[in-house]
Amino acid sequence: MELSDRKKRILKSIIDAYIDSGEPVGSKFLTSYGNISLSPATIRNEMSELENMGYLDKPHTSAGRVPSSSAYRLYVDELMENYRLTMEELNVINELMHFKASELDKIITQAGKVMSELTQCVTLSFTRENGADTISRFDTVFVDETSFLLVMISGTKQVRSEHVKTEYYINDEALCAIRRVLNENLTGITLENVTMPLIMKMEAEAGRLAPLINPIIRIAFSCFETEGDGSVKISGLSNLLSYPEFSDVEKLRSLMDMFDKKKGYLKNLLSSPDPQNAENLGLVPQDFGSDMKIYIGNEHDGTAFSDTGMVFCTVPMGNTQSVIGILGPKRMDYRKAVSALRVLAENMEKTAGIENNQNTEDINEQ
Amino acid sequence: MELSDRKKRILKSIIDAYIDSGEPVGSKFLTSYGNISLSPATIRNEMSELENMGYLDKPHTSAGRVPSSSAYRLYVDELMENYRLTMEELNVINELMHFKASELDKIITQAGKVMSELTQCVTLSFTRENGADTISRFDTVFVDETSFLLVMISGTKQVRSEHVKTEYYINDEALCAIRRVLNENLTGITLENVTMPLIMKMEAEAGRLAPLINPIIRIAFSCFETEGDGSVKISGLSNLLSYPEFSDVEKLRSLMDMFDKKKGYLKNLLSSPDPQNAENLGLVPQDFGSDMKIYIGNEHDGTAFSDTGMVFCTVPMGNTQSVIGILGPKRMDYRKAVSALRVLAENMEKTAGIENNQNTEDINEQ
DNA sequence: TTTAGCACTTTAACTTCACGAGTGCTAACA
DNA sequence: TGTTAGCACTCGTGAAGTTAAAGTGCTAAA
Repeated sequence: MELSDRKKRILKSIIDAYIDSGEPVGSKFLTSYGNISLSPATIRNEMSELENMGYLDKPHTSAGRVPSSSAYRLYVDELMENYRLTMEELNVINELMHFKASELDKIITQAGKVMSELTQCVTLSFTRENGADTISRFDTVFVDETSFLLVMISGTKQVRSEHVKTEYYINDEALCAIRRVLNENLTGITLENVTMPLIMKMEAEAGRLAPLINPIIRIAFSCFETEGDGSVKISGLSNLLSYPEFSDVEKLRSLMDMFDKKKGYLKNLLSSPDPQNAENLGLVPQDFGSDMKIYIGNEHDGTAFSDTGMVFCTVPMGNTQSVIGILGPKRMDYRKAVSALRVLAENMEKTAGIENNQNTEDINEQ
Repeated sequence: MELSDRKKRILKSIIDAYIDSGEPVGSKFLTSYGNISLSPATIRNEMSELENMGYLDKPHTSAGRVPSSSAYRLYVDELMENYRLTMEELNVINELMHFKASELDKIITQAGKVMSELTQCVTLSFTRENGADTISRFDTVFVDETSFLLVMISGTKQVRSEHVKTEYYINDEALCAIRRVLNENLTGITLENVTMPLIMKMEAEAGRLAPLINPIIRIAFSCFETEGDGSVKISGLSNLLSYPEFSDVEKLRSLMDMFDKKKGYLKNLLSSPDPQNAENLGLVPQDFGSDMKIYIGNEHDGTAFSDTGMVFCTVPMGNTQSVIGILGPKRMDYRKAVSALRVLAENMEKTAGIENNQNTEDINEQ
């Protein structure tokens, strides 16, 4: 059965009101809320039908109605209006762009903070690893007699460096030798191709510094490896406490446990386009525009996410991709989250191309 | 008035019991708890006096007694026994030491996780900045035609590097020129001494690449700057939810707000030996052994920490210092926290001296 | 098709009440 | 003089009962 226009309008009003208040919405309240000019009785009839169709739930007989998951899905798909960010809100995002960080990671972290502040939800963010990447060039910088900086440049022009300290006497000549050994043997290959014979060959070539080869190999490949759980950044957790739906400590705990101990899951969720990952966590994925996805928790499974909604999008920046997700109660303000993320993503893509440019601009201004 | 031995024994038993259960302790319960063989009536008399002396509080007439802040202070100072970590617990810490991380930061993060798991509290950790440090040497590594790696070595042999991307054409010669300009003008000085004339001099020397000077200066000095709020790592937040004292969402929120938004305070608290910082946050500092400090919340001020206790210590590692703190309810198990931290600190100091040594050992084993 | 009216349901908030836990005091005891 | 038993008193907790408010569904009228 198709939803009549009027039903849609009523449903939308209910959801809007519920997002505002978090309380079940009654028929009488609706008459004075949206642009609906019908009597409570008529609205009750419509609500009753909407309930039969699975869009509304009743906590109990004499409470108002609460939107079901499918209602939210319909809402984000077609009912939801565009949220116009206020100038103030736009400014907050724009300021972020002037954040003088050359490091991607810092920008993402900061972006997470801004988004959580703006939407009063939790933000999850992380920078996607690009999978198999090989090292295309090694370089070294002398620091002192017992340590040096090992610089690695990957095939995709990622640069990593690591301060290596040793017990051995280091000089320019030694560094040069190490560099040569590394560049001749380790460039363009993955960790799987580092065989014992190769290691022994390198050690032979390294002469006096042979004992350094093994640790260097470990360092080199671990640098480009996934950074483990630590890479999912979370901010604004305390925002959740304002929502009455999280005043139940148990619910909160299951969510926080997820954040604390199971970041791996989150990472999968954020990084994989495979909706199966979402469903395993009790979320129903919903494509939304180009890079935007909305997941809405499934009520009747006991997972941590069953009462939450989540909007996230990927932000391509230079040659890496970041994912930023906004997680809140199921009745979170999807409109605002979507708009904020969209503005953020556009801004970041724009500035990503020119990176340190804002600095050069600064110069011109002076 | 001096505390008699018996009073101390009774007080200790009360605190122990309260740490166990979180419930007010009654006189009758005590007879069967510690090694006290007195009648409830006698204990009541003693308790009554302890209350007059300010060591015990009564939530209301017919509840048991609850230790006051000064009781906790006395407890950690002289009543508390040593907690012997079980073999299992020791193993967890030892395993941590084999964590093959060349980065200090990762070890600290991991240590925080282990500590929070062990004590079922929150751990705060961060690596202390060494204040005013100047750059003693610049180096550069060519990456591609429009970017290079800027390497900075500080007076205290800290190494930082930053990938600088530009719009200008870069080659070895240009890099060499930049390096020279930087080394000749910026080594050994602090940001305050970077004057406009100096900048203009450098720009003149840099010729074609003059526009790069300004951004590079920013990058260079921000690299050694404090890393902002991000540097305080927090783990095990969800542990707090198990304690009934935090089932009140408001208390939780004030704490989490602190973690979320006011990491600066925390950092001050952790990094400064100045007790004033603690008192501003409603904590009463208490020196405890060499590098160990215990702060106990002050009941009657409304700060976030009024219901918490905190044990923390500094761990010197190589040429930096880290601080790890364990924060829990005021009735947290101080014994265990102190022991765990002590073992951790000892282990870390031990391994800090040899840094990458475990790697070299690995080689020898193969 | 819409609306007004009304009976019905259910929860939240408030009272009352009895119970249990723990105290403080007094008097007896060693 | 220090310790203990006994007892009255206090206070919070939980159960049970009651009321008020909010919202629904249904029926009948407009």
